[in-house]
Amino acid sequence: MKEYLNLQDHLCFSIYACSRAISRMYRPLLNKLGITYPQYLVLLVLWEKGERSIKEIGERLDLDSGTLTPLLKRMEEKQLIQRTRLKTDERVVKISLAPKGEVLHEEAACIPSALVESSGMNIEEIVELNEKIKALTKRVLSAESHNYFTKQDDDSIIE
Amino acid sequence: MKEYLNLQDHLCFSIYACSRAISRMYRPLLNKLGITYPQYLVLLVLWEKGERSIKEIGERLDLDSGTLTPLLKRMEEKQLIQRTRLKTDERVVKISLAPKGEVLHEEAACIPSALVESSGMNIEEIVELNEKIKALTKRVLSAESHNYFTKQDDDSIIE
DNA sequence: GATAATTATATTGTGCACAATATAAACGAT
DNA sequence: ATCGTTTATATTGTGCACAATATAATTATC
Repeated sequence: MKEYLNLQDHLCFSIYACSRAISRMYRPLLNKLGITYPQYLVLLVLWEKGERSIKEIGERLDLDSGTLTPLLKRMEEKQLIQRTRLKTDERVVKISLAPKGEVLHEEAACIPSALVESSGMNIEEIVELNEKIKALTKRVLSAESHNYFTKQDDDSIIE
Repeated sequence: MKEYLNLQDHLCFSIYACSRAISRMYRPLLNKLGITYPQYLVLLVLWEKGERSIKEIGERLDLDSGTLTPLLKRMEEKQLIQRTRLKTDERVVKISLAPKGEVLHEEAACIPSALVESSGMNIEEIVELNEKIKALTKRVLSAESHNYFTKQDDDSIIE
């Protein structure tokens, strides 16, 4: 078992660097549409099904309200979405696609292929890598909730 | 070729979500050491070789000065590193490990194993995944510099 | 049906990321 | 030596992420 790992041997760093690289590759494409990468993800969720609560969007993207609330307000200012508080439960804010947000669906259709092309991988390889990363994420998230290594004096300070 | 991809089929999202999940899993461990994940990465670089210029750190982590300058100042305030402007070339700021930063090397030794454990993968699988992701990053970065899809009206506005 | 507990969103504050720009030092060619 | 170019860092401004907390509405319990 190696003690002193090189930076490049750290899986955490590879994934962190890869995520930023993809985001940077997408940026010029998304700039043309006037949106950022997290905003694009929100649109992906809304394109699946035109209406979602903020909570549902957060669960889907694993983002909390501190991130989503201002992001969605910026998207409303750009008239991509509408924010409406539910009459039946006034705690819930319903996010729905505005016409401009619908239109972007067509214009953004080419975006996923940008990664496919530049990845130099075929669809089978991409699907396989995707499955591996999703499995890793799932395990990491459950390890996080177990708080494996931090039973002693971390979160438990609160008590 | 599928037109309408589900969010979970997007490799970009899987990697983005995985990166944040790992960062969140590390957070309680890093909190104990009083550092953040990007600060941990800077320390990994310095632990390899005690001294680096900001430029070298930036090249290693693929982060620019707008990110590193304030981050390194926070690390200096915490007495983890020292910042010294070179006498021989006063443009260059040399970053070196302070005693507190050296000490953390021991305390942080368990961190990489946290991901290994929670990943549920063996070393061979991790190395293989790591290589695939590094290869993807490399290709994405070179695609980005070619500006594949954006020859017309994006960056070329500058001209 | 008042009160406690839960739920959904919002707010605040800190720390990245990164584009765009500024500044200042070093270097190169004349 | 001087001027233009390059190089290294810093600054500014915007937009995430996320912890911690607040607020307000709903639901559950008695």
